[in-house]
Amino acid sequence: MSTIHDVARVAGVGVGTVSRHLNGTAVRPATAARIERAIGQLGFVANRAARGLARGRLPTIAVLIPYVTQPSAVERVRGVLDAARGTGLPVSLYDVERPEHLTAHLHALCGDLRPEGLLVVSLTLGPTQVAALDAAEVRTVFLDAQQPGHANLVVDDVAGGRLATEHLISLGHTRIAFLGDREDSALRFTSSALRRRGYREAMASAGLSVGPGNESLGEHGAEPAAEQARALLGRADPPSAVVAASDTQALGVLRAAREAGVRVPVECSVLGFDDIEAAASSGLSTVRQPLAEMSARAVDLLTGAAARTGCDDQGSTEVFDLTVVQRGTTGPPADPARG
Amino acid sequence: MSTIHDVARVAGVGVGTVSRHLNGTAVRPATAARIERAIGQLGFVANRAARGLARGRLPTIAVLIPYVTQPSAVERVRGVLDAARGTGLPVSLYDVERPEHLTAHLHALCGDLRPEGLLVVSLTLGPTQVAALDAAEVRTVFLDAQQPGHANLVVDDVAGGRLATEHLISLGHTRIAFLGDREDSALRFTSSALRRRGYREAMASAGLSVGPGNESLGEHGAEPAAEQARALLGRADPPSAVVAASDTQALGVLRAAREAGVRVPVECSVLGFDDIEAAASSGLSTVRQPLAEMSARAVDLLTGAAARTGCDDQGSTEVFDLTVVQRGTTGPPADPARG
DNA sequence: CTGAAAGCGCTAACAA
DNA sequence: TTGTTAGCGCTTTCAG
Repeated sequence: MSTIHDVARVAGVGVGTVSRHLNGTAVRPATAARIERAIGQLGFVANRAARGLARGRLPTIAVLIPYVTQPSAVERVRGVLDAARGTGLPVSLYDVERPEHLTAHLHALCGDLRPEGLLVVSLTLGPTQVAALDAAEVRTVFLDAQQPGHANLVVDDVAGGRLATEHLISLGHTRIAFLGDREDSALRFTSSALRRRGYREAMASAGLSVGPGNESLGEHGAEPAAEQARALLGRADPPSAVVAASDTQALGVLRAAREAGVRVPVECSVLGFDDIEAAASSGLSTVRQPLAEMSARAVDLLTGAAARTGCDDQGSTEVFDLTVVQRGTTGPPADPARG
Repeated sequence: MSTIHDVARVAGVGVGTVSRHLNGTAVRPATAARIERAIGQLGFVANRAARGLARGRLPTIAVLIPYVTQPSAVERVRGVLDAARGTGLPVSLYDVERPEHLTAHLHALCGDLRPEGLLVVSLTLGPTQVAALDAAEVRTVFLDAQQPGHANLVVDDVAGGRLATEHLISLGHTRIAFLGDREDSALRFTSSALRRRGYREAMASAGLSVGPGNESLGEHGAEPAAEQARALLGRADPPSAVVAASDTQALGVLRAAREAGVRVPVECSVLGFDDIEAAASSGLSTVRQPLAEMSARAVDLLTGAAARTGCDDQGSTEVFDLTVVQRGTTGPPADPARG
């Protein structure tokens, strides 16, 4: 392994100059050429770890993400992994399963484990936490989360909830239920709540009522959702369609329907959210969110041109499109008259 | 942030002594006490990144794993994450989706991205690759893979295949099919092939025949497995039970059976492998492999006592138990006479 | 634009 | 045992 010193010696320049050239700082063309020649000759490859120590950052893209085993999280991580492959930076995972994990991770990420770039996924940080990140000058991108003054990559969940509901309404449904997450989670998620708001808006616009029995909130997961669905479907006046706050939950609804002998979509339509891999293979209709694309964009922001020029922009928000993907679990109600 | 120098100054000792104390090297009790006091007083926390540079290793547990989005891989990663939380070392993912990724990752891991510990999962490395790892002195543990001369954590897949098949045989089945992975994969996996061998052994021991029509190999995944299952179930003489090489595939079989109107387990039993989370929530019977436990043990090996004493042992193999978890998808054949 | 030198915070000889 | 002194390989002043 040759070092920057070897290159400097062979090229007949100082190490500083080599370093500058490597980092894109202006260097006279002739000098640059000599350095390049030396680099090629030696097969030199800069040591990312050393560069890191000197700059006080670990050569890694850190991903701070809650419940990393959830399908949508897995897909986000996969997207990051795919995009990061080209950057030469490994990806490290900081999973958050409980509030204290967040605190601990953030502490490390602002301290001796300061990463080259940090991707905060689906997490709302407190003002002090954001301040700590800023103070430590950690380049951060928020994915599926809003943090004023920073780069945000989001979808419009309220619009998504509306979109989902309107789709069902346009199919002729009127008895539409919403099944989502409990909204008192310690880790402040927002997507389910926002999607529910969109659902309500769409229902209201269509003049449809939303009784408390139309909304079912529970623990996130397929099993809890199946449980909720059983209650919903077992009612005297069951919904003819249910929009779930996530594909995972929709899959749970599907299972409950199957077990209860409720035919989908004939007797009950089911619409999911996110479009995870399992949705496609299960033929689940869903509101698609470009998970991979968003992750790729995040990596881009963390390592790309914006990062190089060091333009500590005053925050930006990119909103990605949501689209209804109609597969086999949505259709017109069996009894249009009743909806 | 105070440094080791501050501690040395306050404690009135040399930095070397502080470093030694921090690393567990013998230090006179009195000295140790003074250092401890200084540490407490300053709120000193060692900088893992700097320690890394000095020792030539990044403060991270690297996980080299193929198809990280597969459910069993996700669970292995989750296990590593859980176990690593206590070590203060972040976990970085090196996903392998194609042979060239393996080469590239290994190159980095032996070079400037040399990690504190490396966990190679479900991957068989070539002799030169192992040699490179050894030369770079990367502490490595092989999980679900065998590498002579290193620490190996495995299950006996052949025995597992036998166990699965025997379970079905004991239930009264005779027409048992095996559904697994194609065995020409570029990334040399072995579990499906080994499980198939166990299946064959059990069938032979029971005097049952294994025609080519009894074994179906295909691309890994639920969808391909469903496709294979459709063929199997559509035959004139369909199997009364199928053992799948993984839960993912078993889930595909279940879907195919459902779509074909084949009742499980009455008309066809289905037995999976691994016991991923989805298996439990789907009521899938399976051969359980302690995924989380194995991951935890791996982290232990990488960071625990063995690592500290630097005992570069001459290799060891820990074999974990496989157990049949009977849930709702296995039962006696409808027609015991025919099996 | 460039060279020399001083670190980043820690580990690891080495001599005492 | 302990202090001192070199680095690990790169970045970044600071002069020039």
